[in-house]
Amino acid sequence: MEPTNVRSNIVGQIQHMLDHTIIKNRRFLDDEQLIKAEQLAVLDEIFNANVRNAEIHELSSHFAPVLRNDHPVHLAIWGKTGTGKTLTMSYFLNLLAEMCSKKKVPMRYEHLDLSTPRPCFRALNDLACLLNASKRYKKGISLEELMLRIEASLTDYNGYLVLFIDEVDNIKRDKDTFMTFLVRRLPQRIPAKLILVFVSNRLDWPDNLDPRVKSFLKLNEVIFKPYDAVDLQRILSIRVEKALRKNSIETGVIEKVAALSSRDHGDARQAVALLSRSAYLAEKAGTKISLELVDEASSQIEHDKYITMIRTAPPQLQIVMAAVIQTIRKKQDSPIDTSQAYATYAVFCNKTSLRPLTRRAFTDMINELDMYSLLRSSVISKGRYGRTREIAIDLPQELTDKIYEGILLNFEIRS
DNA sequence: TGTCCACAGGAAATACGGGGGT
DNA sequence: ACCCCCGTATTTCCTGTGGACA
Repeated sequence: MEPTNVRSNIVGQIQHMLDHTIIKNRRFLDDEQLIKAEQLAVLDEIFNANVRNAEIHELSSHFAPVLRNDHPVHLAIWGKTGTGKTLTMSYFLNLLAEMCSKKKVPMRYEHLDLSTPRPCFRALNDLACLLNASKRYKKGISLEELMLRIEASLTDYNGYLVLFIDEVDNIKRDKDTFMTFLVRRLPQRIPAKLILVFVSNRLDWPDNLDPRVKSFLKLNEVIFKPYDAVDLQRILSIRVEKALRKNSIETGVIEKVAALSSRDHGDARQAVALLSRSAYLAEKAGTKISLELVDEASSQIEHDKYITMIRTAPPQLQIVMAAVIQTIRKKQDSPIDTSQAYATYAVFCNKTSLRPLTRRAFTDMINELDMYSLLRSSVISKGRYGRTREIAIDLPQELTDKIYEGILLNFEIRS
């Protein structure tokens, strides 16, 4: 091909892409990429659209005493992931801080983010870092020392101090030590008026707490319900406006994304992810975002979920899954029972130099896979020929193949 | 109706492993 | 560096069970 032809070809292609581009600003489809100011701007719009009104109202009335120089009790916030607990709270605290500074009420808040599990020591250390009380330690410093440093850094401050403890249930060990410190010890040792805000996604969170702490802890509760379709529509519209070109979506797409998302999780982040994937597909195809593309994107996301689930699962689980798939294939897609699956599993273990687990443990893993809906199993009785678990897979063939190949690759097994 | 298959799945024992205390 | 402790994973042991078959 002539060089000039190549050039004009490429130019043409790029022009075509530009003409048909769907995404105006990709960053608004992914929260991770937004800088703080942009996040706040998006939040402003979201809350202006009356989403989370009820919750914000509750928060306001809870914190109102601060502006009257009164001391509100602590606060617990419950809600599933993606219901905007963290966002709403940060947004609210920001506002509150502004109001306080206008009214000359000394107020300070810190956001302790425990989004990944960590022991008490790490949590205290993180808190100390937030308060500039200490640097990050791996070890070599006692809990007591950390607590003293935290207290020391706060001796001069006597305004309001809001500690926003995100995802409390991620404290793995010595939760009680941590809680006792925050709830009983800290308030007595520092002059500041302490208000603790705990966020958790489990309703039963305080139940396995030291009863002494529990009785001492006076809590107000706010519950975040999952977003409904209407909320999601508002949230999505804002994203669409910021991220996509005009006329790049067909009517009903937002409604569909919202409906799908509210039906199975009510998680705003996942809803935006679905929108984002649809936009990506549309751009690749050079069309508008259509209802069909949303379906396509939805099933892709679903597939990805299964794939990553099995990828990140413990090795034994993966082997079990592979064994089940292979056994079913051998039997021409007819359901199989535990013993057949276990036999293949044992063979697989030999190939990978993993020690095979007992049948007892094996059935537990089958159950687990069932829970993840990677397979379906149910107990059946064959009368005089005993009882067993009937195992079948009802995922799309193509997905099963992908999972199978993935696992083999992971263990470098040649089929 | 009773028997008995072949496994399910509960409970308790035991092995394992990572982290804190000394 | 060493040991101990504790939570979790796995094993061991065991009882239970739906229904085909005689």
